[in-house]
Amino acid sequence: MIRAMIVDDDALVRLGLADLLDGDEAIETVAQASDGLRAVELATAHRIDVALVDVRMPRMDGIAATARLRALPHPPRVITLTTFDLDEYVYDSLTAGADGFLLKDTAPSEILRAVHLVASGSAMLHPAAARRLIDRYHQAGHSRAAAARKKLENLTPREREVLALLSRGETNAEIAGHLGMRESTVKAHVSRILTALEADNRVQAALRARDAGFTG
Amino acid sequence: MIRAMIVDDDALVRLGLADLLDGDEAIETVAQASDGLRAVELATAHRIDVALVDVRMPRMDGIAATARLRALPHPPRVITLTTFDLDEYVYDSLTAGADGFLLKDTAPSEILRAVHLVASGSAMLHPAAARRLIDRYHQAGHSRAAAARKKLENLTPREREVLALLSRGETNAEIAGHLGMRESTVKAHVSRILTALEADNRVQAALRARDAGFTG
DNA sequence: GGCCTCCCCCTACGAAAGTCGGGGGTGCAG
DNA sequence: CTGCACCCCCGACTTTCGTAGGGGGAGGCC
Repeated sequence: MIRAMIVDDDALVRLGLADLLDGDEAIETVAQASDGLRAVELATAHRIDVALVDVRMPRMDGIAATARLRALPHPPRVITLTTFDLDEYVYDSLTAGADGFLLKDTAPSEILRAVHLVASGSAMLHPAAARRLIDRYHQAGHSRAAAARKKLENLTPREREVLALLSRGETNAEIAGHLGMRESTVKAHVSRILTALEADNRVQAALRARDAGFTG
Repeated sequence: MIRAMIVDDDALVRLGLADLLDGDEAIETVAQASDGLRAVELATAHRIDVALVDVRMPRMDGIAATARLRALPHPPRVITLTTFDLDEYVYDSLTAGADGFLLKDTAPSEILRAVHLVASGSAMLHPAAARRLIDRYHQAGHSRAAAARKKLENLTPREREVLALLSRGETNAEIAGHLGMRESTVKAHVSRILTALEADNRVQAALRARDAGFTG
């Protein structure tokens, strides 16, 4: 049984959604709120699995509400709903921690499907939102990533440890302290790392490491 | 009219997909290929709007085929299809330039919908793929971005120029050359940048700048 | 054993980076 | 016009980086 909460300032929308959700045997609407603040209160009191949250609301909008909901001890999954303004809200919504992003013109059956999917750990994006996210993915420089990853492969374990700290902006002396070696040794490691990554200096090495998604 | 191409090494799957697509009045199957190499040939000869591409194929797999197709003069949109191995292929597929990523167990109606959506410039992701992409989005450090951006606001124009080059891994001497100033001046700028960004050294400054999406 | 290879650690020295203090220009409020 | 607040620029000094070169240990292979 999926415990759902509906958050929307429009009473009619709430009614419609509640009707829709309760038509599904596996979903139970356990709470409704007309603004974000109330939603957070309700979520702390009841156990909520999935929250359907409108973006535009008084007092606290859906973005802020999503962030607050996701910060709770047992955070509910969140699907944000909006009428039109896709461009503005997709990234904010995802950054806040939403697992779904739909437009209100989405077919009722799709909304039900989204609730189920999100409850089970998947995600559901409106096609236009998916488009934006993919564009962002390309922007973030993943062409370089693949090339950089290969170079990271043939680093020794010790060199990886050094690179991990280096790519967090630590100095050689700090790295030496953390890894229990002399600074001069760190320098030698860094020097080999630079050769391996074809970087001219530590700044480029740090950037390459990050591009490759290297965390340590 | 959407001109579609089907690429799959399994003749039965091709037959099924062709049947499905031709059931839609707005879609026309103009080409079929059993491997990536042949698909690229066909795409250069015919104008293709949307290609449905299987991932696992002999001679040239779907990933490579996608990259080649997207590199053509009038690249078709690409939807990649796979049976199971989601984890492996999502990122590779998107990096290659796919606009859609579906599993073969997807409902036929969903596949048709995907073709329409992708043809019109949107994207279609399998829920599990959407999940992965969203996770990646969070990984990429968008929480820190907001905080860093504020600090970038109160940099002077000249400092921004210096930071732009600095965050590409250039040395002070190189920056001085590009901006027509003495190295000592660059150092002074960098020093103020470090203070403004609350960074201890240039590596951290470069990373902060990148986190904030600062390009110059 | 002897040999080769790889990894880790180190010293020493020239080359960068970063700090400090200051000159000179502009614009604006008192 | 004087003082103040920026901004851009610079040279001298200290600290940190990066390279070159070498010692020593662990494991594979004859």
